[in-house]
Formats: sequence, structure tokens, C-alpha cells
Amino acid sequence: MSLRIYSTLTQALEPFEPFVSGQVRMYTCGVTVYDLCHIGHARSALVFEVVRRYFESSGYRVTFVRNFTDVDDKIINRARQLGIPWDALAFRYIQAFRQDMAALGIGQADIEPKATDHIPEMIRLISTLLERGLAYAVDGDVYYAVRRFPEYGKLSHRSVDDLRAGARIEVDERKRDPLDFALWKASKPGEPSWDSPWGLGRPGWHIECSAMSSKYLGETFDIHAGGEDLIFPHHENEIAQSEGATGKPFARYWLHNGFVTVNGEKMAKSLGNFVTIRDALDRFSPEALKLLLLSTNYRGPLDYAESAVLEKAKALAGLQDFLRAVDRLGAGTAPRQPEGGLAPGALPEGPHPAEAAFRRAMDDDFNTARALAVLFDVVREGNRLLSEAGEAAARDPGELPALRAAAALLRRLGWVLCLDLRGGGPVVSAFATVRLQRPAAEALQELSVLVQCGASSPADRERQLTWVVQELLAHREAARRAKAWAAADAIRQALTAQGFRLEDTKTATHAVSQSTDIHRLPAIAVTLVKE
RNA sequence: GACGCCGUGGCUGAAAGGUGAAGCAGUGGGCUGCAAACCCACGGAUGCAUGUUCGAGUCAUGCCGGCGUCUCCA
Repeated sequence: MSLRIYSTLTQALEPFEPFVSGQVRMYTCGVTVYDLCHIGHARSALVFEVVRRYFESSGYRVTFVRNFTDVDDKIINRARQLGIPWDALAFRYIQAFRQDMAALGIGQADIEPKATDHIPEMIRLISTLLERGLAYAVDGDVYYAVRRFPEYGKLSHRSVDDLRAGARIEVDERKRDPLDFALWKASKPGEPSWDSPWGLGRPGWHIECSAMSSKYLGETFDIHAGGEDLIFPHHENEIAQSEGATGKPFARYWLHNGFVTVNGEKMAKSLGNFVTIRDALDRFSPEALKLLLLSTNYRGPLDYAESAVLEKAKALAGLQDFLRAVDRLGAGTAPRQPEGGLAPGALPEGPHPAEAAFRRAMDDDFNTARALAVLFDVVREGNRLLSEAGEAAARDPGELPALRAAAALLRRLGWVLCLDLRGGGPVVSAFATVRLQRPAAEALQELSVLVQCGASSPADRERQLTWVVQELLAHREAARRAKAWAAADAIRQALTAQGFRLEDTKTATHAVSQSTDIHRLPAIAVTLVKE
């Protein structure tokens, strides 16, 4: 079985064959930087990041380009409203985009070109189109002559006549056809402008992607991707420009992601129903949000609701709990830190049937929903091993490799899905080593203070929380040994109220901070071994 | 109007024409001092109607309902 991709161009699943053996060259249309990005942008970025990672995990060398549109009407208008230079506005939102991506754990593209850095390339391309009779200049503007490109409409599967019938475009007398689009716009006073053979002006929107994609990926490359709203006119126009200029096929596979909706309606600025990435990450963990965004096919709509993110946060906790449980196994009964946690890939990686199932799912047009189900299957099987072997697994060398292999597999597959499953390694200590120097009530007081307002720095807060939770676990264990259930339960209730979940096993007690609400606690896990 | 997408259990959502995933929620049991977590078991779904087929969630036709694009948009 090999990878098949749905291409908008053919409206069918196509076997993927790279243009150059062993390499994948992909271009995605990035954002126009005039405002903060919302969940819809996050979905698009995430989906194509997963595509990129799947190619990489399949052994391809990937060159990934994602542009910034940093000059356009919206940027100019917004900057004017705010009374700041247009390029300062663009710079601000490029930074914001990068911060958002970093917060989501989505990598940078290999190349992130800006339109304004490629004006000469665009002018050359426009000149070529003029030479080939596909464009015409009028009063300092240059338009693409749609009628001169016979294949116009092949991506959006509409004829020029269809498009004109439904067009809501205002009539411009200077255009030969209402569908003709601007390659170059004469600039008005006060607007950003560059010198060109047609006078001072600025590029049209579509030309930048044609110019930059061919510069960095060649005239023909593998994958061109973006939101489905870009199919027409943006991507249709790119094809007209690029294939018109080169006479060669442009992108070979066209991928388009579906919209994020809210109550069934498209998330959009104009509807006012958008949630910025920042707003979402202020409330939820990035992994929970990403789990939601990957829980359905990338081409279909995805409804965003807070309840849905919370549900995914719980599902995610199941994955993390299992990984933590495996991490704890090696810690044994000695009061020591696990040595460096588990580095993905550092463990023996025998063939695992789940990996094959994962690849079958991803080979089917990047079916992340099915791929995620494979992860949960691995966890259930692993938990079964854990519970059947019970605590004995900690000492039974026979079970450890299988469990560690499962954990390593989960982390590796999680990486492909852009899910960070590393988690915080558990802090393990032994009951005998924790000295109870103050009453439980004082420790509880400190816990409450730490949870509410925190310490001088996040690192301090985490360290102090770990310390006090450990102390409280020891107090509770002492009470349990005395069968003072009320005292033990009071400590558990207090910890629960502060956001920790307690789990008793035969040999240890674990306290894990619950991360469904992000405001909250650092992700910590403390284990007290009874001995 | 043109082009396209979607209707699967309580909710979210998978499914090579061949026993209808997975997650969340629910019920019962195991484990536990009691919990929690986990495991086991259980319950329940293909919008409607025809048709093709040995066999249809899947293919065809029609209908009903929802959505998108054709204008800047991920």
C-alpha cells in the first residue's frame, strides 16, 4: 500500500509519485498578515505540517515553503486605521503568526518568503506573461487575459462562462473581460509602491505565489496546498500565471483543507464568530486543540466548540497517563529520578502491527482520524499489559520491552501527528525519605498559595509544587498506615480541589496535575513509593 | 443560477461493496479502606425512497435536510 492523495485538480485519489525521486516539494499559501490568526488558520497550518511530517517519516526529503502576504489592500487599510506604517503592521503580525505556531508546536517552514522581498521576480514573471500575449497593460495596471488561457477554470471545475454568470465583480471598463485579474496595480498616493516597467505600483495578490513557488521549488513541483476558499480565484489564477508563463505543469497535487465552523457556520472575521489561536490556547492545552483539529478528515468541515476541546483533553490525558505509567516502571522502588526520561527513538523499535495500521490510515489521504484511533488502540493494549502484569511488571523484565516499545511507538507516531507526548517525567520518591517536618495543615496552606498565585518564577513554582505535593502524599500515607481514613481523605480532597488527581496502587501513590484547564497547574507528576 | 460537500449510536467522528473503528458520556463487574486511574463486559446508529448486487453506510437515481464556493478569505 502506498500513499494516495486527493487532488482538487482531478477530484480523485491519486497515487503519490514525487516529481524528483525521494524528494517532496510543497508550497502552502500562508497568511495575509493584517490581524491575529484564528482556529481556521491553525487547522490549515497543522494539517499541512502533518502532511510534511508524514512525508519525512516516510523517508522523503521535504522542501516546504509557506509564504507571508505582506502587502495588500487589507494591510494598507488596517495600517491606515491604526495610523502606523503598513510594513510595521505586517511585521507585527508576522511575529504574531510565528509565536502562535511556536505555541502550537508547529514547525517553521524551510523557507518562509515574503511577497515584498520578491518584487523583481514578480516583475519578470509579469513581463513574460506580457510577452506571451497573456496579459495587457492599461494605465499602469497589468491584467491577466483569462480568455487567452484555454485551461482557465480547470482547478475550480468551472468554465469562464459559468464564472461570469455567477460573478459579483464590479465592472471595470478597462478590463477586456470581467474575470481578468490584476497582476500589477498602479499605486495611489500614499500607498506602498515599487518601480516597474509600467510605472510605480504594487503586485496583485496572486502573482506572488507563482513567483515565489517557482523560485524556491522549480517550475513544476509536487504539492500546493491551502484552504478550500483559495481554490477560486487564487489558485486558479496561480495556475494561469505559472503554466501560462512556463508552458509546463505547475503543482502536481492540489490539497485543500476544509473550514473550521462554529455552530455549523464558517469561522470568519465577517461573521464575528472567530476564536483566535491565542484565545484558544489561553483556555486549552495546544495538544488538546490539535487533537480536535486532527480528529476528522482534513477536507471536511470541523466544528469548533469548547466542549469538544475539553473532550479531547480527556482523551489526551489517557494517552499521557499510559506513557507516564510506562515511564514509572523503570523507576522501580528506589527513590531516584528516572534517568533522563525516554528519548523517542532511543529504544529498540521492533516492527509493531500498530505502526502498519497507522501507515495504512495515513496512506489513505492522510486519514488522521483513523491514525489517532490506532494510538488509542496501542494505549488500551498497553494498559491491559500493565494491569494484567500489575505491579509485577515493574520487576518482570519480560514485560518491560513490550511496554517500552509501545511507549516509544506512541511518541513516534505522535510526532508525525504533531502531538507532543513527551510529558513531564514523573518525580519519584520513597516514603521513608520524606521527612515530615510540619503538620499537614501547613503544607496544605502552602499548596493553596502556590496553586493560586504561584512563586517567583514558573520553574520555582513547579519545583515548590512538586515538593509540597510530595510532602502531602507522605502525610497521607502516614495517615493511611494508621488507618486514619478521615485524615487521609481530607488530604486527598484538598489535593483534588487544587487540581490534582490521586491514584493509589499496591506499591505507590501517584499525584498528577490535571491539565484540562490551562490556567492552572504546571504539568507535574509526583509518585510516592511506599516501601 | 453554476459548481461542490455533508447527513452514521446520547455527543464527536472512522469505515478496501463482505461481522458498523476510536474518543467522550452511560450501565454492570473486577481492582481499592473508600476513591481515582485502568481492565473486562454491556447497551445502543447508517436522513427518506427506489434500484444495481449473492451482499450497500459505501455504487446509481430521486427526494428531504444542512453547508460551502462563485467577492478579500485558511
